[in-house]
Amino acid sequence: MSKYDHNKIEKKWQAKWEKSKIWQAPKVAGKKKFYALIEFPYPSGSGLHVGHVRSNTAMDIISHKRRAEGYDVLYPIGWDAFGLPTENYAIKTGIHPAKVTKQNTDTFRKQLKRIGFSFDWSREINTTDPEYYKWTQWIFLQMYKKGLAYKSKMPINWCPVDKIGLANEEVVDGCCERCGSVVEKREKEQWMLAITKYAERLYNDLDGVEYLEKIKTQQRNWIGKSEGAEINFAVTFDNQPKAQDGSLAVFTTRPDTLFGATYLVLAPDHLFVTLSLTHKGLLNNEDAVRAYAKAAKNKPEIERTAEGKEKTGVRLEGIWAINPANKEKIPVYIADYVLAHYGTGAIMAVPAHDQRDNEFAKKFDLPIRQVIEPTYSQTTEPGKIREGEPFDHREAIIAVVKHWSEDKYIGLKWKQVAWGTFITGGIEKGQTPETAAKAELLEEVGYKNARFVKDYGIVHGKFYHVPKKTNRNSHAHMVYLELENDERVSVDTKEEAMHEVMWLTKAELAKFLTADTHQYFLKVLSGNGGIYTDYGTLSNSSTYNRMESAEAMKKIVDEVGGKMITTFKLRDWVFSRQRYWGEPIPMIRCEYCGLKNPETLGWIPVPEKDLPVKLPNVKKYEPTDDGESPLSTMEKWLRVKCPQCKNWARRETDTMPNWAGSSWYFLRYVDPKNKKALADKTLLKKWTPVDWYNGGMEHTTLHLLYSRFWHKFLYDLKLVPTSEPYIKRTSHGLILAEGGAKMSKSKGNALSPDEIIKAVGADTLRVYEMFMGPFGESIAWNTNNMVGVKRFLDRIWRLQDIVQKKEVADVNHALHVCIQKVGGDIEEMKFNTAVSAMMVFVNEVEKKGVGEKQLATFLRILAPFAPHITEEMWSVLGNKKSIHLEKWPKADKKFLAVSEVTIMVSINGKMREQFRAATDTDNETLEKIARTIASDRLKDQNIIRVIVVPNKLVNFVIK
RNA sequence: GCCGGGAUGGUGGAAUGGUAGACACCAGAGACUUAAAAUCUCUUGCACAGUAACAUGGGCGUGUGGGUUCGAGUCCCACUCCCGGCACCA
Repeated sequence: MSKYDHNKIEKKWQAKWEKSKIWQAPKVAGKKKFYALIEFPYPSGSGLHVGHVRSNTAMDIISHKRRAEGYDVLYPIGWDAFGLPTENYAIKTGIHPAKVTKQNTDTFRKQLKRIGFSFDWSREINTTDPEYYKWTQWIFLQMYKKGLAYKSKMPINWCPVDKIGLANEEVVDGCCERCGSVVEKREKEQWMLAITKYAERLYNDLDGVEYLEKIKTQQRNWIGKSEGAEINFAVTFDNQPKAQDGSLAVFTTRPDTLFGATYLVLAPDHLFVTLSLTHKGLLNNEDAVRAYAKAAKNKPEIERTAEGKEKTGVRLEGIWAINPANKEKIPVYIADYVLAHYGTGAIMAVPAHDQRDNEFAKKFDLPIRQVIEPTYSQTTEPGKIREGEPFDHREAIIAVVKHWSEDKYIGLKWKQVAWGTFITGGIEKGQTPETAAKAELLEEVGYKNARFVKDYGIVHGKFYHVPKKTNRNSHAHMVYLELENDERVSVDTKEEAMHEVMWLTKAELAKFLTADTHQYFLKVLSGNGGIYTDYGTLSNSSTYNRMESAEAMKKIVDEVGGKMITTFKLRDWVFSRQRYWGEPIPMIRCEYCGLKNPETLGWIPVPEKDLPVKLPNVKKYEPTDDGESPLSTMEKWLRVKCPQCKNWARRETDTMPNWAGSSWYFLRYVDPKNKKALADKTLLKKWTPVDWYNGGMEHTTLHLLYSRFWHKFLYDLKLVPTSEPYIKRTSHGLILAEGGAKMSKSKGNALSPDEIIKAVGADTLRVYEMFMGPFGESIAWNTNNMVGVKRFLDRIWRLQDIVQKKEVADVNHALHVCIQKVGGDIEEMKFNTAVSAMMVFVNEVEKKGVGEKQLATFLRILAPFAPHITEEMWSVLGNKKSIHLEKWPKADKKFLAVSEVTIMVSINGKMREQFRAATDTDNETLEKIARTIASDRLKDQNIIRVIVVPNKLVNFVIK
C-alpha cells in the first residue's frame, strides 16, 4: 500500500461530502432527534484557533455517533459577528465592519470545512445579517412591551477609552474587559433589561437541567439567592429631637444575632446619607461624611473590594439608631464595604459573629457582644445522637487542667466507651463553674491544689451519652485550671474504673479528643478559635437565651416587626452601548408624544412592520467625544416620523451589546430563513431544546445566563416549547501554548490549524486534540505528542497490507472491548481514553492480524474521530455508501467475556504472588490455591483473617 | 478574602477501594540502509541487595501531615502550592 496522502484524500472526501450534503439535517426532525450545539464563533481577524478545533471536534464526534445510532442530528454553525474587535479594526483601517466581517467569516468557513466537521452549512447564520437582527430587535420590542426593557438614569460602569457603558459582568478587575482601562462611574440614560425579574426561575430551574455541577454552582453563585430578614431600626437625631419618623431598613441573613447588633453601617451612597447631607445641621460632621462618600463613589469597586484591605468608614455624628430588640441606642456609620445595590444597602453590624464587622469594630473601638454560643451535634459514633429521642439538659463544666511544671494537660481515656475527653462534670446546686471544676478534678483525679485561671464561656454539646443511655444537651462552661503542685488524694475505685488519666500535650490532645465541644475548647485555648460565625445557641438575648438559631430567627423577626425576604445578587442588565457595530435599539423618541404621556418619557417602539432598523452605511464609526453613539451624528438616519403622531422624532442611537444576538441564535438554526417569525413553532417543537451544548467556562455567567433569560421570556410568550433552552451543558478546557502560557494574539503564540493540517492532516489534528488530555481541563499544546497520533493513523493505513478476507477469531475480544470502551467514553467526553483504547486495539491487530469485517467495524468507531482516512479505507474495502451512514456497532457480550483471570495473592495488602484461574472460581478454591502458592511465605505465620475477592485477589492478614 | 477545579515518572496522562504508571511522547540500545530519514524490535518510576551477566529479592514511591480499612492515587480530617472565576453580598 502506498503512503497515505492526507492532503489529497481529505480534500477529495470533503468535496464529495459537500456535494452529497451528507450532513444536512432534515427540515423537520423525526421522533429520534439530537440537537448538538457549540458556541458559534466570533470571527476574529486572526482566524480559527486550535481551541475552536477542540470543542468543535468533541461535538462533531458526538453528532457522528448519534447519526450512527439513528437520530436526526442538527449540528449547526454560524457567526456571532457583532462586536468591538471588528469595529475597532474598522476604525483603524477605514474598512467597513461589514466588509471586515465578510472577510473573516470567509476565512473561518474555509478553515472549518478543511477540518471536515459535519456541520449543516445550509443553516449558517450571522448575527449581523439584517434578516437575523430583525428578530433580535423584535424580541427586544416584546420585552419593552412586557415592561422588561426600561430606560433608567443610573450610575453605570463607564470605560473612558472604548467610550461605552459596560455591564457589571463585563468589568474584569475593575477594568474594561476588552481594553483594560480603569472603569469609572458615570451617570447615563441606559436601556436596561430586567433579568432580576427572572432571578428566582433562573435559580430554581437549574435543578432540572443536566449541567456539569461546577457550572450550576457558578450560576447559582452569580444569581446569589439568599434568604434573610428586613428589619427596621428607628432613627433619632440629636439636633432635631422632635423628628420621630426616621427609620432605616437593614437586610440580614442572621436575625438571630439581632441582640448583638451594636452599630449600623450604610453604603456611602445610601439614599439616607444623601438626604441627611441636604438637611443642614443634621450631622455634626457633614464635611467628613461628604468627603468619604465622594471618595468611595469615585473609587473603583476593585479597590473597595481588594484583598486584605483595611476597613475604613465615617460615623454619622448626631444620628442614632435604636436596636428594636433591646431598645439600645447605637451609632450609625458609613463604610465602603457595604454596597448600596445589595439588600437594602444597610447592615446591622454584629461584630461578635461576622468577620468584617469584627474587623471594623476593632478598628473603631466599638462594643463586641457575644450573643451566639457555639453548639455542636455529634454525628458520628460513639455518641451519635439518637434521632427522635428527647434530650436531657445539663449545666456542666469542661475543665482543662494544666500540669504544675510541664506544658501538658489532663485527658481522660474512657474505659467503657472509646472516648477521649477533658475532665467534665455537672454543676450542682450552690456551685459555680469554678468550684464545680475544682470538685470534679478532686473527685476524678485527686489533685487538691488547682488555681482558677479563666472561664472561657459556654459551649453546647448535643450527643448520646452512652453510659447513661440518653440524648444529652450539655451546656458546659469552659474552665481553665492550673495545678500548683502534685499534692493528691486517693481516688474512689469507682472513678478509677471509669477512665484512665493521661498527661498530654496540645498536639496529642488534638488527636485524642473525641468530642467536638472539647476540640473547640482546645482551639479557643490555643488562641485560634477565631470568632464564631455559625449558628448556635443564643445568649445575652433576653427571653431568647438558650434557644437555638433556627427557632430564634423567626421569633425575633416576628417580634420586631421585620419580614423574611429573599434577595438576589443578580442585577439588571445594562443593555445600551454607544457603539456602531451592534443592533440598533428599535426605539424612537418623540417630544410631542412624550408631553402627552410622561410615563413613557416619550419613547415609542418602532412598529414591527418597520423592522429591521438597519444600520446606516457610513464612513466613520468612532464614538463621539461626548460618549454618544456614532449613530447620533447621522442626522439623515436618525430623523424619523413618529409612528404615533407623525411629527418629526429621533431614533434611539444606542446599539445592543454583542450578547444580544447570541441569546437566541440556537432557535434561528431551526428555521434560519423564516421571514414571518424568529422560527416556525412546529419546527421549534420538533428540534428544541438543545440536547447537548458544549462551551467554555468563561461564558458560564454571561452568555449562558442571558440566553436562559431570553429563552424563558420567549417561553412565557408561548413562542418556544420549553422553559429551558439546553438540556445538557458541558465545558472544555483551554488549550495553552507550548510551555503552558495562555495563547494570545499579543504574545504571538497563538496556533493556527492551517499549517498543522498541511503537515499532518485534519484527521491527525482532530485525533491529537482528543488524545492530548482530559477534555474538561486546560492543557498545553505539545507538537511531539501529536507525532505519536500521526504514527497511529499511518499504522492504521498500513493495516491494509495485512488485512485478510477471513475473520481472525483471536482479535474479537480486543475488538469488542474497544467498541464498548470507545462508545462509553464518548458519552462521558473521555476522548483521550477512547483514543488510547483504539491504539491498544491496533497494537493487538498488528501482532495477530485482522479480517476485513473486523477492520471495517473498527473503522466505524474511529470514523467520528478521523472521518477522512476511515472513509477512504472503507471505500478501498469495496463499500459504495459512505462509512458515516453506517450503523454504530454494538459490543457483543459473547466476545467480551473472558475465561481466565489473574488472581493476586497478597499478604497484609502487599501483592506477593499471582496465579491464573478460571473466571468465577469459587472463593474456597481460590483460597486453597493461594495457600499453596504462598505456602513458603505463610509457613509459621499466624493467619488471622483471609479476604477473598472473586476474580481479583486473596489477601492473607497475618500478625 | 470567597467559590470552583487541580497536584501521579524526564513529559502529556491512565487507574468501579484491590498488581500504580494503561496509552503516548522523550531518551537509550538494536534491526533495515552505502548513509540518513522513515519504519520495525527491545529497554525505560527511584534507590538498593544480588549475579560474571542474566535470574531474582525485598524496600521506597501518586503535593504535605494525620485518620478509616485486611488493603487508599481513590474515602475522611487538617494543611501547602497551582489554575480558573468572583461579589468584602451582610
